[in-house]
Amino acid sequence: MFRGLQVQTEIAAGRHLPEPKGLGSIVDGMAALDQIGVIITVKRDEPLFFEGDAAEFYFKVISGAVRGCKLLADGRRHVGNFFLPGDFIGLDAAEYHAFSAEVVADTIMVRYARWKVHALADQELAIARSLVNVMRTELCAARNRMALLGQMSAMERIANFILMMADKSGTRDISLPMTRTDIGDHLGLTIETVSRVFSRLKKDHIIEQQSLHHIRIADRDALVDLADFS
Amino acid sequence: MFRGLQVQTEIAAGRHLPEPKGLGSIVDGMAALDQIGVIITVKRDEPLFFEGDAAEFYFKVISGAVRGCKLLADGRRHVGNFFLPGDFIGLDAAEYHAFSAEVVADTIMVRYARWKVHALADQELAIARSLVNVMRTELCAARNRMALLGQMSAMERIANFILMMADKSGTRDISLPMTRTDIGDHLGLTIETVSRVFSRLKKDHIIEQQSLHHIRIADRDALVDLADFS
DNA sequence: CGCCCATTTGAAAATAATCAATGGAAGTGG
DNA sequence: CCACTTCCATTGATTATTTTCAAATGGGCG
Repeated sequence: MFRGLQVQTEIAAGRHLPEPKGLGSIVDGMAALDQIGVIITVKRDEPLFFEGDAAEFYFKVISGAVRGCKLLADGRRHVGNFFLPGDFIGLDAAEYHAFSAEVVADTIMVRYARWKVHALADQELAIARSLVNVMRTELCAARNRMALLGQMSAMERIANFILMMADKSGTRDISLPMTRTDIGDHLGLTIETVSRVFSRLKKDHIIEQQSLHHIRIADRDALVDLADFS
Repeated sequence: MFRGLQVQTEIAAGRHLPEPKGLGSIVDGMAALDQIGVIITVKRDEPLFFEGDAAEFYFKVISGAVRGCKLLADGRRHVGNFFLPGDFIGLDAAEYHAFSAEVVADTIMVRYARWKVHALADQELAIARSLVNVMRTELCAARNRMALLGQMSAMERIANFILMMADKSGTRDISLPMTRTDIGDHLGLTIETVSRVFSRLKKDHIIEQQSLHHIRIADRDALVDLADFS
């Protein structure tokens, strides 16, 4: 069943795309996909789909942010991914979604019917290859995050997280649309630990905090030192 | 460069496959792949390839075990996967391998030249689909392991690990060819913690230990309780 | 302006890591 | 074949990091 998306707005796709910067660069040769996508907008905290739902659609984020969550039996939550502009959602799903997806901040997306994507991929080798490449990239990111979760201290995890967000945004001014709880559930830390580490980084003048959801990297070298990643 | 594999033995593939039980069931429609594979045997602790190596080959484990490792700058190690009979190695690689692979115990594998696999996949839709499905499965497993590494206690991690190994082996007698260090680096725990948890499980009669690398699940229900996974 | 909720900060507790020593199995060489 | 060496695993004591519990602060939104 396709629950969620109750408040979304659908707009015919292909025309009037808000011209998101750098979108095409992330996945080349995907222009044909635009023809079969529908633009939707989803409000903060709305679910896109739930773990175990039949996977009917794929999504691509244009603006905003989405979190991919898994719940443990006793209620603990793990945020596997933050999907940011340019990211695809759900490509790894077989028949059912392996995680639930919720919108972190008001988000504009393209929604693709699965069967249309598959038909297109069967027809055009370039599309199929691009999709495989997106999966490859995700797998690679997943492996890095496993090493982070398995081996790194709280400070190292957050330093890496900030650097990763900076890479995605392309500037040293970073928007963090998600809550501290989201970040904690993503990095395997409690909200308090996340807060303490951020405070420490501010005290050491490694980051500056403009507002709750907007920080700036003041000393990138120091941050890279803290991040340690090979 | 293709380092490693110094001690391997190559045997013409396709014929005389040791008929590994249940292999075909893992990936269907892959029979055509056998035609382009070469059987190799690799000894304990030999490297298959290193992180950053050009990805020239894919591998499929027939018997034995391989570990996929990532190294952090300061030498800490993370074992992302144990590849067991039936598992493919390196499918997620783009141009270069994202992790290094070392043989845990004497292992028989099939080695496929990348370009041959790609050519075959471009030609036969069924092959391409199978490869994508293998990647999907891996991505799904990676997400589960992230949740494990991010949220679970030492006991929960090891309970899940044992159950996962039991699922793969299909019996409640489980062979653990890897060392405690390998298990620790896989689960984000130290060797001492791994050892203590195993001892605890033995004391509580949840597992029995035949030998260092061979355990048996005595009380599966208790183990599932401890594992908690949703 | 004031309430509410997320965040921050502090103190205590718990889990796992580290340090250290012992035990035991596998492999080597005489 | 046995003794010796080496590596790996186990166990114990201590330490450190992070979590948990608790309270206060502050920003955003009605």
